[in-house]
Amino acid sequence: MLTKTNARNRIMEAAQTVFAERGYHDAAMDEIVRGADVSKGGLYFHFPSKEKLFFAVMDHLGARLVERIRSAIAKESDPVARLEIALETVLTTLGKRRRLAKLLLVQGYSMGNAFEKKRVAIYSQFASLIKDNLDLAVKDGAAAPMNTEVVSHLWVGAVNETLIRWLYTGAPAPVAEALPEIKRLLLRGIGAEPKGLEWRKAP
Amino acid sequence: MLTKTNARNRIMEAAQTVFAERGYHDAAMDEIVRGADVSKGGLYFHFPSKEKLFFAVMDHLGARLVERIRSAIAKESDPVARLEIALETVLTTLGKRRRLAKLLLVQGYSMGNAFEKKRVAIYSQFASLIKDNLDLAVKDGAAAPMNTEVVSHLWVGAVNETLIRWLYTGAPAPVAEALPEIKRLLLRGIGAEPKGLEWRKAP
DNA sequence: TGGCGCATACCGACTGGTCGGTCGGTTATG
DNA sequence: CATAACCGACCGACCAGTCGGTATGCGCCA
Repeated sequence: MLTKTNARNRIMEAAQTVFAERGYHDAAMDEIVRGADVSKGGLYFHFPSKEKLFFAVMDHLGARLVERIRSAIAKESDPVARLEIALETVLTTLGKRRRLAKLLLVQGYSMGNAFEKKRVAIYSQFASLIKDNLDLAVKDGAAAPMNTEVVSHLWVGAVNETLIRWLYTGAPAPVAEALPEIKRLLLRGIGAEPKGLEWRKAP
Repeated sequence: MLTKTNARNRIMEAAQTVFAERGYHDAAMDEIVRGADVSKGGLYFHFPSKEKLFFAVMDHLGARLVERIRSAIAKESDPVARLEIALETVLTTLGKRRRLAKLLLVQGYSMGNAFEKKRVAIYSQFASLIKDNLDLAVKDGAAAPMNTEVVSHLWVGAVNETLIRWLYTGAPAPVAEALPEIKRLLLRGIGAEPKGLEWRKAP
């Protein structure tokens, strides 16, 4: 069972690269075949269709990122601190890996309407991770009461847009440079005043 | 010059529909041809390529939405009020037109990497509209000092994600239901305390 | 031990269908 | 009668997926 594993992995890796560079539609199976050093038949032995292969790659990478976040926030118990760490982890991790970021955030759309479900599934993972900690923060009285369902998606959207802007324009470089501002907006937004922000002019 | 205009418009309209439903890639020129009741040659007389046609549609719709926002906020002079109105306008306008929303927010990506520039161009318009008013709010002392460049994109991202979630899952229904929460997060986030939010537990 | 059967893993030429774009021609208009 | 506007059959490139094959290894029985 060594050969099998090797070929599968080679395929996944090559697929990752090609999908990230070209996007789902413009990625040709033949190119993945070349990159993985397998035959067309070999590839189709392991994955029944282009779509399934793409989903396998997305699931794999999505799960890895979620796992990374989970283990990063596990060190903290304060929900607000956890939220900060989650933001940091996403920004720095994806900020270091353009290819991965592009694949995860953008390239799937070119699949067409079949992508909807997968997109929802992946983004929900991140949103609910945020939501859980927002709920805790609210319960603790560390954050204002709010609709955490909606707010968690606002957080995800804010980070998402920051990363996409960076992917497309290169600014801010590095992306993580935007972190303080992101934290400020989002934390203050939920009523969890970050320290050292007494700015309002005296009357 | 009446026929020309008519055909052009029919093409643009049909293209809008087809692109919105199928996405850039899965939209077939022949289908647009059918929908516009022109011939293939007629279409290519007015638009030199699929890409150009798509961009024309995007530009048209993007400009219309921007215009709508501009005229909506023109009635107000207070920058914070303007920001609120901008949020409202986008949410309610796109919330009423799934098709338009899908086209503007999602369907372009299937074009592949050529879409990057257009996406940047369109989103920048919205971001800079926000940015201008954030700058004013800061100058007025109505908002905390901040990197308005970054923050404006966070705003855009938050709204964007809310709309995409709605497009893909149907929640919240209607989208505009999320407005109060969005305003609360974003306004409080920039230090422009909305009224009636004294929530923090007394010590 | 060696030969047989069978499954897993892999190969790559080929096919079937799609679709953007073209081009030689026709009609309307001023 | 010149030019703009329009027609639609056709072309060629592309590509996911197929299919008839080969190679390898493993269990099993004589």
